[in-house]
Amino acid sequence: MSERVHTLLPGSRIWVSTFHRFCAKLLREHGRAVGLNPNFSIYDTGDQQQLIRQLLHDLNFDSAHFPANKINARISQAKNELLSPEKYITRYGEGIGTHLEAVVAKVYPAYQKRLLEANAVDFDDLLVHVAMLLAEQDPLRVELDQRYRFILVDEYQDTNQAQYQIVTALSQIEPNLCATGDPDQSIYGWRGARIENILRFEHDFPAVTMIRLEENFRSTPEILKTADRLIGYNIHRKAKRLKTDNVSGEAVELRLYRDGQHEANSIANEIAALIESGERRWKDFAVFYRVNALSRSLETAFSRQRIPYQMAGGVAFYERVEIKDLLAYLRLIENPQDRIAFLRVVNTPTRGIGKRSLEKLVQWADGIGWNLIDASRQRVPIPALPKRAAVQLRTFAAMVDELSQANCGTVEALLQLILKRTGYLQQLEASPDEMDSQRVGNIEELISAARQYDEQEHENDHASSLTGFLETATLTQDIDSLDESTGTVTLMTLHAAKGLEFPCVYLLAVEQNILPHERSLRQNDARQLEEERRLLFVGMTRAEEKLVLTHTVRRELHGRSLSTIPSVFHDELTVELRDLTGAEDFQFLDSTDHDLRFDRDDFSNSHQTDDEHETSMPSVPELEKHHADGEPWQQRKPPVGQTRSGLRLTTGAALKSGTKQSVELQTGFAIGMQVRHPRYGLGTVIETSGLSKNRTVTVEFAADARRECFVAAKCPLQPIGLR
DNA sequence: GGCCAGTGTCTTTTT
DNA sequence: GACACTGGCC
Repeated sequence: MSERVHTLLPGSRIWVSTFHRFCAKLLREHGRAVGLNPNFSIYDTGDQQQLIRQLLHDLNFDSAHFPANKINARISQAKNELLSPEKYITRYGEGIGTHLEAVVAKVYPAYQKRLLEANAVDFDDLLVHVAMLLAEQDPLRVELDQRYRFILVDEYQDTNQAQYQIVTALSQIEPNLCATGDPDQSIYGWRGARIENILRFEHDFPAVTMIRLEENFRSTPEILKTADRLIGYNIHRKAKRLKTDNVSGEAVELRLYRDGQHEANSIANEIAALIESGERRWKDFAVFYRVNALSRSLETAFSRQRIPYQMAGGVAFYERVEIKDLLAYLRLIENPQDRIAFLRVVNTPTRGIGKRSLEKLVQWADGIGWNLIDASRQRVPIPALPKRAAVQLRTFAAMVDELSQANCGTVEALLQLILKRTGYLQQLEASPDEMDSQRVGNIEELISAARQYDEQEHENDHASSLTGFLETATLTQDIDSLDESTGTVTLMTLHAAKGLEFPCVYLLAVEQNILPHERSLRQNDARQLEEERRLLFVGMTRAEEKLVLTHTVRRELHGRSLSTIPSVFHDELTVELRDLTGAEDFQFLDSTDHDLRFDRDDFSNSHQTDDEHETSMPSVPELEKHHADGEPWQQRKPPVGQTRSGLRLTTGAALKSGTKQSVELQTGFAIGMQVRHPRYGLGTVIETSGLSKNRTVTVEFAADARRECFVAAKCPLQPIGLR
């Protein structure tokens, strides 16, 4: 967004940022009024829950009965509604609300107090503090109102109460406010977003000019029509019709696969085929899913097929243990009051400072109001603290002091020093665990992120500030790191997809309990179901030319494989049905063990009889209905023979596009192939046997010559080339 | 008192 | 399947 704006208006003084970043910046300048020093820490969800867990312990609440994540959600909800701890107590205190609310009424004030003592804020606080500042400090409000003369809020339908107040407060004297948004794309209700904000905009700002953007320049009429029809099933909605003059394209497909593997492999094959035929480029493709857990099978299939992909979200980079550990060191250096950071790293890597010792330290430090690092440094004996632990604490404090003094150059240099002085890297490098060598890789990535940050700050004539780097690390969503230019397939959740567009979109698992998600069905709340429908709508309208929705007969999730139920949304779509459950999954039908090359025509012929193995062909969900408006469904149940043509069209696309000259296909495992296993590391395939789903592969691992046999279809082995 | 392995629980979406 | 918590061992 920022790049686009600055390209359109070079040299203009426009600041583009998220609400959270904007607020963080304001608080660095003006936070003292709410008790924050400029070097405050920003706590992420993990930090928040850690703090809440400590509080539950201190307040003698059973953390099994009152889980930290639930309490955290309640506190966050309260903050989104600008409900202060005091107001919360009045509303839900003892004897008024539920048991959980009574606990929250105790934890919330303590939580807020602890945050302030640690000179820290959580995500919600960034907004809440600023909203309060603007409400209570009129001179500041006036100053900022005049500073930001023109404000544009994108995706206004996703603003919450706090954001609404901030925007309004900054648009009094200079009421030059422009909001863009679409109520049909409101997908953040669960985190406090209020559609009303956009619906009542005209009321809030009576001098408004409303511009309706009903013409769509992105999608084909086919895509638009089915999306438009779907969203029409939402009752709580301002009716509108989407139109386009774009040329007609392919029909939207709804495909049925056997299971997630089949689905992932087939999509991977199809993409590979479309690339090979020269029709498409990698970056034309995106795959969306409702929950991050669904990305796994795709990742496996894509790596096997050597399809370059980038993923937004997932196990977010900055949430990995090793990254969080190192960031905690940085945080502690920057903000010695940061208790959560201290407790995270004081015994990482282990230094013989255990839980009991830390309890004593905390007790003593709290008694005299010191922060933990100062308490560790001092030499007066702490009651009941073993001498050994006291010595270790002092050593740790001295090390942190030394590191703090080194905090005057680049962030990269500081990180390098931390790695060296703490022995963190050494410990990982010494470990035989493959996971740990991946961690080393992640750390290298962090270092290069730090280097980039340093360079950027240098270019802008700023000194590298640790605060700035930490802020970037905490507030950068993974989607920001997606690179449009890299030419890779993009994988992401439906939420992350908002605002983007791709020529070809695959939207996975349109199944009951996934989309709509089971949690939205639990309370039988029509509004929650409508949000799920909007989510599907958002996903579909990202597609420019080709849109494929999928579902499967069985779905493996949470470690279990269950029969699926077609999504309630199936009946609301105008799509072409395609049952691919009988299609061969040629992923594991590589030719001979020693030769990866094969002739694709031979291949296709030799397996045409394999259909017999497919005993039960699941019936296509009954979709042959007619909508009330009499519009005929384009959906049709394929006659038996059509399954095969389905094969030819999908997996067959790969066959068709294959030229006579054999092409090296990296789909199967062959003897001599080098592979990588997440746990055992590098190895060589020494044996394969069985066919299709039963195919097994035996690997000898380099590290300890151990031999393991895997089911090819299920194992996380990744081919890394032939020896 | 600390460390590690094994067990049990919960499992959406994001800043 | 990831992570917090418990219990046994050093």
